[in-house]
Amino acid sequence: MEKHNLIQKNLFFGLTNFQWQVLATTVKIPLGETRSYKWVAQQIGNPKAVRAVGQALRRNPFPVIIPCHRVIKSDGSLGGYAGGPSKKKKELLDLEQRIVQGVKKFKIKN
DNA sequence: TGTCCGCGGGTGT
DNA sequence: ACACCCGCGGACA
Repeated sequence: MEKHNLIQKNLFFGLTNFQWQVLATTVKIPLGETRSYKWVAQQIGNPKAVRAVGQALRRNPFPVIIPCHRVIKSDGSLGGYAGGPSKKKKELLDLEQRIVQGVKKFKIKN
């Protein structure tokens, strides 16, 4: 896309409004939890745009910062993962589970 | 399980 | 304007 078009369409970091909505929703998913593509679509008020959500996450320009691996299918299976084989996606989710357990275990009383 | 179809947004032409 | 691609969802067998 041309530079002047980016300016005209108000694209921040070259991302569309829709993509920002998806990323902004995804980044709020708590550590150790998951949500479905459908859930994300509903959050941004576009419940039928589930496939578009997947496309947006696939092109997530901020890996690690935006936890796209926490978004899975509504039937509980993993769905795709752009950061490598979907095995990696599961490993990340397992890791986060253990982190949460660790945080609970060693929580400091205040 | 597997298959099939509808779906909305992004991209290229 | 058009065609095509998708990290999906739901229905049905």
